[in-house]
Amino acid sequence: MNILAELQNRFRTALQGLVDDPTELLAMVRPSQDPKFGDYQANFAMSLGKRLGRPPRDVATEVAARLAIDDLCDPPEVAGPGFINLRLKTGWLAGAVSTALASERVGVATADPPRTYVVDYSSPNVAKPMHVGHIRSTVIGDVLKHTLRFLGHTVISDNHIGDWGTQFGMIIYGYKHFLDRPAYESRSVEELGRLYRVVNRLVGYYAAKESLPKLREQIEKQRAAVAAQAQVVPSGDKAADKNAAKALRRGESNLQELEASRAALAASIAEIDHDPHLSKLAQAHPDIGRDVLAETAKLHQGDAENLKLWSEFLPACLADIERIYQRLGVTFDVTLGESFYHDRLAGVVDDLLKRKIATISDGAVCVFNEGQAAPLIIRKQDGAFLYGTTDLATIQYRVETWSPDAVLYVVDHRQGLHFEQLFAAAKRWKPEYARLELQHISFGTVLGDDGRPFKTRSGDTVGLWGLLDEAVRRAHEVVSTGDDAKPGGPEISAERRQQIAEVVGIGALKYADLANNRTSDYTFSYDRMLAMNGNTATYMQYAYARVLSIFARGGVEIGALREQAAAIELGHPAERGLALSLLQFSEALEQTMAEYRPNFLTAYLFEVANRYSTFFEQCPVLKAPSEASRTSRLLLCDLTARTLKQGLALLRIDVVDKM
RNA sequence: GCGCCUGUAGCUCAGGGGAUAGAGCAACGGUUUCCUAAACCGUAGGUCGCAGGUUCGAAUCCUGCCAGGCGUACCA
Repeated sequence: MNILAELQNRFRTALQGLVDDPTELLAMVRPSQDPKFGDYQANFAMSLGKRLGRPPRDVATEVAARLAIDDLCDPPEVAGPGFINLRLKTGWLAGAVSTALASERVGVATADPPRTYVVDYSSPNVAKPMHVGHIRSTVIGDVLKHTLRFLGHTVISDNHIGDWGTQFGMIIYGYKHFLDRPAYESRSVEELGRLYRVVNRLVGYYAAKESLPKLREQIEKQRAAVAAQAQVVPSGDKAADKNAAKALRRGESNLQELEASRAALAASIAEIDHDPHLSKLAQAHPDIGRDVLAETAKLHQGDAENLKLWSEFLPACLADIERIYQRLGVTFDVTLGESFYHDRLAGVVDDLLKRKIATISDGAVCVFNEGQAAPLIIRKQDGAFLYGTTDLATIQYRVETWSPDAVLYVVDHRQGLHFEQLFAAAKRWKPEYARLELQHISFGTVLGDDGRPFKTRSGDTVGLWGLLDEAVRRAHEVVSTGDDAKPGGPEISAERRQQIAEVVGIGALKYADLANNRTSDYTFSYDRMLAMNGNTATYMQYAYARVLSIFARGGVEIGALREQAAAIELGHPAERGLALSLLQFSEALEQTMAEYRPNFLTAYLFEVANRYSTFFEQCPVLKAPSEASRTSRLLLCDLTARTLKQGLALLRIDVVDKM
């Protein structure tokens, strides 16, 4: 049941004859912000009155009179300049609660028509351990997948892993030169990770050394420019002087940035120079940058040795990321990485050239799209393919294989331009791609307390496994402290505490990410995410556990009670408020998927949990004033628990029966 | 330079044409003979970056400016 959609239908009928297309007006029917204006309100009479040249209140009164709605609502009220306020009949709400209780899907309608979605998310480079930067894509993508599926759509989740890039060239180079054989045989993943880090640092060392003089030159130039700008004598022309001052400020801040990157480069060079072991390795491998690229190229050209090494490394790398996914409860329908598309790349480039969509510019094959400053490059001067090539081949494969209506790419906002170019190129490529909904589901960066991208104190990226451990460790502390403080003494075994901590810790981490508007950056904080009240997973899980506690305490067989289909009573405002919220689940999910924004769902669940807490305080359940009231309240508890559990399940967060 | 994003309470963030701008944290004050006080109820706290404009109505849309982040032809 979607109440809002039903009300909009009624208004659509009522508006017939008054306007040709009421769609725009119906978007102005919405839940009321303040209960004193009813449960829902229609705000279109003001603009409609204007359009018809009639007083808005007259229009509102006329529409309200035409509205056939007395099965659902009390008589509509026209208020203020022409708001139409609607209050649902409490008896109708009670009936709707009964219907939702009897439904497996807690009253959520399925989408009509269902569509087919490919959701592309997580997509780490498998040659290195997953880090904090992968969390948002993985968590958000997984929610979109499960929510779309719950709404009745067909969804294919695809982990488009990086399994074919320079990182593997690095590991291959490391394997050939720096391998610790015993370590590789006992703990291959760790050893491959070490090889990657060593080679990466050495490559970075030489790259830094090479770019340092250029950077110094740039700094000198910038310094001179700033000095010149500072010499400019005020002309007396206000606008010109303001611009000059602005240019000076900008120049100075550019200079500062350049200085900072120079310092960072110098520091990373010094680090290796001062490390006897690494500096020796660096001296022994002066051409490591070029050689790594050569190993990568050999792999791509089908070199037998490198291909063999690659296929030996890959399972270990996959097992490593799989460990994380298992802990997070994330699964993919397919995992088709870059290597999977390797054979198609040349064909893609040829086809685009043949169709004259791609052209050769400076020796590179490019797709120039109208209105875009830079082209999508699909083959480099040296003949190598790029990720744009792979992305086009991937679209081709997905259309051939699943004929989706939409493909969602859950990727951070810095790749916005790439997707703009990619989508434009794809839509020009073949007519059937023009009809495809291609969406970049963009999200912001995870920041630390300092407002900079989240790093460890020493400046390294934060590994995802350690991040999960820390969240769980802190959750364990909270769970233990809480249980120890229970009036009757601790109730939960050590083993069970650990299980609860895992659920609470991981849930907190996921929820904190999802509750933020995905388009903005978000500031990471263990303390905030694990807070027991406020908009956190823990608060939701707690509300759920309290429901189950009532059932346990009262020896209630809730399944049997549900079968009886007893009447629902909503006499108390807290009962009515809770019931209304519970019935808005469908609306919340629809709103969430309309913009692919999980924070609408978290906001909804927070409201349900809040209203449940109020209900819990004000309406005794086991000691309700009458048997009928007790039954009705138990059923409200039941629907609350099931709605919270279902909503959290869509967010990929578990619940526990005791905490 | 150009493009995209952001600027809302002390802090972290919702809301993105509709009535008096919300929540949590932090602060202050209340509530436990009662189903989990990991809770609830209340008080205080705001030129919605600034200036114009559009509109019956602007935090929300448009223009300009200020501040920050990110991106910007052969990495992904």
